[in-house]
This record gives sequence, structure tokens and C-alpha cells, in this order.
Amino acid sequence: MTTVPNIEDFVDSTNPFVRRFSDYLDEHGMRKTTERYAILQHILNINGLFTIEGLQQLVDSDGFRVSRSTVYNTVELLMDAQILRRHVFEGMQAQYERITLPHTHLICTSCGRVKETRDPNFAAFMNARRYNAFNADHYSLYVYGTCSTCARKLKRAKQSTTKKNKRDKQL
Amino acid sequence: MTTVPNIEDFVDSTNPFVRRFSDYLDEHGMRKTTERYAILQHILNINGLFTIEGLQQLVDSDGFRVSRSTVYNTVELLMDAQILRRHVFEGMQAQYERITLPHTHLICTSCGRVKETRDPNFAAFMNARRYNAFNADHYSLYVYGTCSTCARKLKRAKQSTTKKNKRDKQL
DNA sequence: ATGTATGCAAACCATTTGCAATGAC
DNA sequence: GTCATTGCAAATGGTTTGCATACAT
Repeated sequence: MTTVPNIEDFVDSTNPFVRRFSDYLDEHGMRKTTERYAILQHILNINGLFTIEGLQQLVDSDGFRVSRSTVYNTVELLMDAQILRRHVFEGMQAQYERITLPHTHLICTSCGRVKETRDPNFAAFMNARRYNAFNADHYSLYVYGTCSTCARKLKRAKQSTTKKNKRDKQL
Repeated sequence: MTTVPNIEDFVDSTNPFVRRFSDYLDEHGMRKTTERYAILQHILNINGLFTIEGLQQLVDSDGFRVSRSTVYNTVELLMDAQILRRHVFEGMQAQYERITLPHTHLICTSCGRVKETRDPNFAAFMNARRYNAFNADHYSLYVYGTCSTCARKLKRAKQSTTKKNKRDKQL
């Protein structure tokens, strides 16, 4: 027989995020289902960004079985509970991450990989910044460019093109 | 008979963006079609953000007739030619805007409206900023929060709820 | 004349929705 | 027992693709 993991073995009820979610569910008169805690607990094991699909696979791979709709549903609740944030980068599916210290996202337009980097100076700047007739809640800084790996690849490709052109001219 | 506008009457060939696009098409051996110039010329009349659908309607309303695919296609080229930039904000369809001076996007999470605001200090900060192993090309700062209109609405709604609660208690 | 660009309709695919069955309270 | 939640399957909607026709070069 297949052993379905016991949620008790997974959830760390002393974890502040688990607490926050629990409180959130209480406040909104919502039910505490195994699926919701299983999803949250797996999110807590992720560092950085993840997609809905990746999250579902992670949960499934631990012997739980959650439907796509439940993942979407729970992630929505976690955003409302200020535990998660969604990012929509150029030409990729939505990615999520736990709300932590503010940081910048460096997005490589060549390979699509996203690097996160802390920037205390920028955070301080934004902290002090106020806008007219607009009450800021949070912000996202996306920097688009080329990562070092892709920069190297592009350089190499360019060099071989140049060589090829020289060869063509010689013929 | 329907008068199809003459593209010559629409395109300002002295416009630097028109020039740039023209050069871009030349460099890439692409054709200079009426549709492409009609779309660009209408984009030049737009201030701020627009959607594919809005753009198509604008072009159509001037008596041109362009297909959805052509709008997508042309907008893609204009991005490649460094004339347009695409933004994907939380839970909305993609929006485009001409590349101009750097500015911040203030996004109201209540009504979805996006305000643009210049921030020379921030631009200067970013101008000087360098990242490890990452060659920055451009950046987007999205500030999420509540616009003044929605703030007022929310306040009013809250007040009436409070009043209602008081009434309920009195009963 | 050649082959790129257009326009239409169909395909795509992440996300959302409807609804019967399940399970938290 | 009640009703929110789950899971499935179908719907949605912005975007992309395939292909015959039109037209820039």
C-alpha cells in the first residue's frame, strides 16, 4: 500500500509563516485543510522563485496529491496573507516567492534566468520615497540585461561569425 | 465608396522614430508595408501605455484595417527596434509604451490603473548602479499601492461598515 | 518573378470556472 | 449535518501559429 504522508510530520506549527497562515484562515472563517498546509510547508522549503507547476510537482513528489486548482487557490490565499508575492516577468509564466527583505530581480533577456540581489541603498531610497496622491504598499525593481554566461556565449558566437565572414571574403 | 486613407498623409518621415523604424527594416531586409507605418504612426499619437487591442481599435478607427496578427507582429518589431517596451503588470494583459525618459509606474492594486511618474533621483541612482556578473540594459520600477481615488472609496466603504456595525449592536 | 507580410482561423497554454464529491467543523 | 474545499474537466482569453492570398521589391 502507498503511504500517504501525515501532514503532522510536515508542518512546523512554530514557524511564523505557518502561524500567520493559520491566523489568516481563522480570521476569514476558512478551513484548515491538509492540502493548504502541505502546500505552504513545501513553499517554506523553497529558496527563491517558483512556478505553480514546479510547486505542484514538489508537493506531489513528497507523496501528497494536490490538484492544480488547489495550488492556484492556496497560492492566492498566501498572497492575501502577505506570505507570497507574484512576479510576472517578460514572456514567462508567473513566478512566486516568499515575501522577504526587499531585493532586486536581474532578468537575463537571453536565457530567462532570474537572479536576486540585495540592494540596501536602493531599499533605503525607496523607504524614504513618497508619491503624490498614491499610497505605496510595495515595489518591484526588475533589471533586464545579459547574465555573464550568456554574455560569454554571445561573444563566442560573434567571434565565429566574424571568422566566417573573413573566410567568405577570402574565397 | 469607402476612402482608404493614404498612408503618405499619415506618416511623418522626418520623425526620428519613423526614421529609426525605416532603418531597422532596411537593415533586416524587411518590407515597408502600409500596415507597419500606419501602426507606428498611431503609436506616436499615444501618450503613455496602450494594449494591443486598444492599438488595433485606434488604427481601425482611422479607416485602416489591420489584423490582430499584424499588430502583434509589428509591435514585436518595434520592440526589437528599441522604439517600444512591453510591461506585464499583475493580472492585466500586456501593455506597451514608447521608450522615453526613465520613469516609475505606480499601479493601483484596487482599480488597476497605472500612473507614470518621473523620478530623476532614482534615474541617477540606477544610472550609476552596476551589478556583479550582469550587464544591465534597462529596468522597470513598479510601485504597487492605492491611488487617491480608491483610497477615498475604501475609506467611505469602511465608514459605512462601521456605522452598520454600530447599528447592529444597538438593535 | 520572388518570397515576405498580411489576414483569417485554428492552436496554444496558463489560468479560471462550474460542479459533483469530499471532508473540516 | 452543513457548507467550504477539493479535483476534475471544460471554458476562457490573450497570444501564437499555419497557411493561402496579397503585395513590396
